[in-house]
Amino acid sequence: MTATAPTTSRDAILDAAIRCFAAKGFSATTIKDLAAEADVNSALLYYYFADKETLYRETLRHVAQRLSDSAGRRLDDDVAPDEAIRRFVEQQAEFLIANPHVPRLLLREMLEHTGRHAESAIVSLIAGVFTTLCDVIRRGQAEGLFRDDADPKYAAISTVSLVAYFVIARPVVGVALGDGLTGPTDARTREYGRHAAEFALAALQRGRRGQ
Amino acid sequence: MTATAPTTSRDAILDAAIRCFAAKGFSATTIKDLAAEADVNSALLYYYFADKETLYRETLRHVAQRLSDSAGRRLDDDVAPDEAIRRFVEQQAEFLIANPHVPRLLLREMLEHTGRHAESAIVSLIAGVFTTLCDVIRRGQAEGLFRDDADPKYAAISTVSLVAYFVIARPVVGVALGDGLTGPTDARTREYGRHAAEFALAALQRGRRGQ
DNA sequence: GTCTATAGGTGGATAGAC
DNA sequence: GTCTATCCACCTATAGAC
Repeated sequence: MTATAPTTSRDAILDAAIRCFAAKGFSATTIKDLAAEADVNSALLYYYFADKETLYRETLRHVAQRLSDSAGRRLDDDVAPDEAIRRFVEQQAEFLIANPHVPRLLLREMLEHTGRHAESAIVSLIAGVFTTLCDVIRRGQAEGLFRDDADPKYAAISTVSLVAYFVIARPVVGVALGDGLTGPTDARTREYGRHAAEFALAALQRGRRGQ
Repeated sequence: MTATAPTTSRDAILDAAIRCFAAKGFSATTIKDLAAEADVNSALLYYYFADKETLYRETLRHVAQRLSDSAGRRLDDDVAPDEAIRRFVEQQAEFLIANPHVPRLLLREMLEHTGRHAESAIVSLIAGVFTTLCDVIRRGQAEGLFRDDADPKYAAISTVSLVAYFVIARPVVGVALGDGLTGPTDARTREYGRHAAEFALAALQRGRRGQ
């Protein structure tokens, strides 16, 4: 979600770049697409950015910043591990609803990773989220709250995957849920977020109440 | 995995197309890339396929066939629901190890789905897997084996997501597990598959044995 | 900072010989 | 069926006026 209308041309370009690169990918997006979307002259892009590649990287950095700001706030409170997990999963859903272009952009970057542009900073950033989540799970195991027969790293990946896949596979999920090819509504994503939090906790917790 | 060396030029082209489109996507892959990868003359592609777009769709159909062959065999045995879930998740991992290009290709197609080529047959195919899985979960609930406070559809999505995300986010997962940017090894993917099966079952089952 | 014009390169696609 | 040669459109990037 672009909170405010961009003030400078540079911001307008970066903003357009998020939308275009997320929607069409790097190669399918032309300089003229970007200029039109940002409503500026196409030569102006070369005034602000060295070339298309540089603009792309700049866009990624921009988005990564937003992501890490949001992720950082999530887990470092010292709430109980189970509550921390619940919050993490639900806020994951909220973030992805509020920033619909981000998952597409990051996903494209991951797919491209074998190729040219390989912004490993992004990858490390996301991997960092896992580490934090891992620690929460370990804490839960130490406190006897979570079962300890699961590898905390694998459990962390599984926990993140629930919501991540939901937004990644939008069209498929939309069809599966009867919302059509355009994908699930925000309300449904939120509802799924709550389900996912419970699903993760049920998997993690040691001998729960019978349903 | 390409089982045998392709005999005809047409097969060689289709085979190269799977690799190239999976690695670089539709627009970044050039006709000359494809010809080089298939080791044929670039004009020959237009003898076998009307244009690049057609070749792309043909490639998708080809891959979808493989996928549906494999998916179809999985769930229609009448084993117990918990065993069916376990098998499904583990075979999901095996399929993705054996066909490393398939997830990338399908994922790209989903990303592109808002755009031009929209091969909704693929989407329906995958959505069909959900339906089958849903039925298994419903059966488990009816038999009192699974908790019935979870929506079967959401539970099916969550179950699929565990392994799907793992292969989608290869570089991130690789870094998180200490295997580096090239992603997890096959052995680790298999190990994760076993973890994921247990994770899903733990989430689904009603009041399990304490750890 | 913004615009016009254009150079230079590449990619998709075809014609036509063999 | 396969290859050579080539056309045309379009895309990135720059030069230079304002």
